[in-house]
Amino acid sequence: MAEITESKNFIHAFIEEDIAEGGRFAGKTVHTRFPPEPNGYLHIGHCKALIIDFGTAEKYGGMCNLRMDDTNPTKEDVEFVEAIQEDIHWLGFDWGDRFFYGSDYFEKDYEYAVELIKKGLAYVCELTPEQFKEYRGDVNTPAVSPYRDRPIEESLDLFARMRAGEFEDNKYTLRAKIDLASGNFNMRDPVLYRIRHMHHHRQGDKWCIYPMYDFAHPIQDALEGITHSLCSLEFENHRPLYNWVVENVSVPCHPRQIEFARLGIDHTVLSKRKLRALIENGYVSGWDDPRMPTLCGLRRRGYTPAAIRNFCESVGVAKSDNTIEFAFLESCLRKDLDATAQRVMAVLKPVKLTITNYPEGQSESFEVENNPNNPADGKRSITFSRNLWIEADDFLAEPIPKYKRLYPDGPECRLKGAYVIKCTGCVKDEDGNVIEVLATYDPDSKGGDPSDGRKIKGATIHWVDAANCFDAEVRQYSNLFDDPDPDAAGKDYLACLNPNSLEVLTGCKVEASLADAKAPASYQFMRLGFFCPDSKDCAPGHLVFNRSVSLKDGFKPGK
RNA sequence: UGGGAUGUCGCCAAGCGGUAAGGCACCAGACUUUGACUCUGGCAUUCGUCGGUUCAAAUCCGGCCAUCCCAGCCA
Repeated sequence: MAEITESKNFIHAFIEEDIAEGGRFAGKTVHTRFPPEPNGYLHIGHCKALIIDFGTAEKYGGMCNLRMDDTNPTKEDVEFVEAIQEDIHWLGFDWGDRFFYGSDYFEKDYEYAVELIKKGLAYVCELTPEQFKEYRGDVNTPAVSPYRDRPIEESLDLFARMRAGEFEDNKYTLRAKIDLASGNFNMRDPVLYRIRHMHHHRQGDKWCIYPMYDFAHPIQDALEGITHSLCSLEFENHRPLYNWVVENVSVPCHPRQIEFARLGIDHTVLSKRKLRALIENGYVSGWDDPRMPTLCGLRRRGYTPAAIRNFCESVGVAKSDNTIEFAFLESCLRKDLDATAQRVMAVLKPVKLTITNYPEGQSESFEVENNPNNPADGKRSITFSRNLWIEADDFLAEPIPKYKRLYPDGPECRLKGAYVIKCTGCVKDEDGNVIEVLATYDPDSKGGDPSDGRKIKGATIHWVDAANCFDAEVRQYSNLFDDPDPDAAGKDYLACLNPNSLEVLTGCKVEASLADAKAPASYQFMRLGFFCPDSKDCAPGHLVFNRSVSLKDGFKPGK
């Protein structure tokens, strides 16, 4: 596992203060937890939390528990708990035998609730949901709670009957007696328990009352001996309540909640609720659709665990709202892929290239490196013949400034791994479209190096043997929303891949390919983006095929 | 307008009284059988803003402004 969290952030500073002599956890082992609610799949934002939770524990020699926060049976499902475990393992984290369910503490939660009632710190309320809202007050008006003075014995009796199933949903709630006038609404006698006659994915029909997050979470943390409960900023307002629970209930330890800013990525939806809506409304095929920012979606798109983790480790941990540029994620991917990916040549938008002085019917093969950055990856054999496919943009009938690829009477170019060629012309159809590029090759440049040692001025061009390549139709994603990249709009690419590569780089229709990521292929030909025009948090756009490196970014017209 | 937070280069982010790290992006150049990678150089006299304290402030104090979170029987 890669080393994580080598740098120090504000959470580390707090922790070091806590475990220092005289600190609140002096002499104790730092213990954290990652508590997803099993109501959806993990996305890259969760990875940041994962890194923080597991990384922090590791940094201080402690452990991190994995706990399903399943206190609300409404949306939870076993499908999700399995998927969550799988994704966490895929990323390379291991919780060992410390896997828990929040719902396994329901009995304990109940006992602590009774304890609060007995202490006069909680009471059964019978406001209807509508009334509850009316009585809530507003920023300048305190809340009203007509049942807060209900006798303890009566609350005890009602609470027991709530559990026994005597009442229908929403009839009663158990509320904490704190401060109806607090500026922090979470302290205005928050609901601790609600009645829900529902089947729970794990507890079955054992319960019909379920504890709220604010009550259950601190207890779960305390029971597991968590010292530092790390969560995102939106729970900052809940910290006083978290502390209240921990202080007023006889739990074995008093964890400290510390909040950090969640991850934001431009043009990317990172809200479980919205991602679910995309699936339900048919905009994407599922949680693992390659356009989704979920871990399984990214996996199918060719992202590696190392890249995602490095990204999450690199963005830093702070408390200011942030929006990371997608380009940074891509940078992390490229860094990993450049070191590990086995290369393959690919042509996305093909045009025929005919080597006019290469004999018809003749064929030969060349050995090329799978990964120039890692010779241990070995070589593969590719075939070469008179008819090849090259990228259409690697030829221009009329060259633009600084263009160093093929154009009539242009510079000598190298067909990667094969021969040096020189463009002699092209064939156009009646509409003036280039349908075939013509070139001659230098027989004395086998492998790509001319025997006389002359320097090749033009670029090195990728190609595939027309008689021996794999065609992969790239599935299109268009017209879902306005396409931000007019160049990619409505076009259909044909990917002709070298048959020696088992994998294909598109990852959409050819599903297996990127899932295993054995050979993310020549990533430099194609970056897949999950973009939408303006908002940083709106519906998804398209898979943008940005033929960035080899075709677009390498030169700037006019410069 | 009540409470809680945050504001340092286009995007992240260090810094915690001694005179602005690093990464991404971008620009220029070198190298190159991927116009990739790699390498070299450039990129905040300035830290939301206005004042104050100090020999010295992004760092301390006060006012102001901006943004985010909170009135689920969600998490």
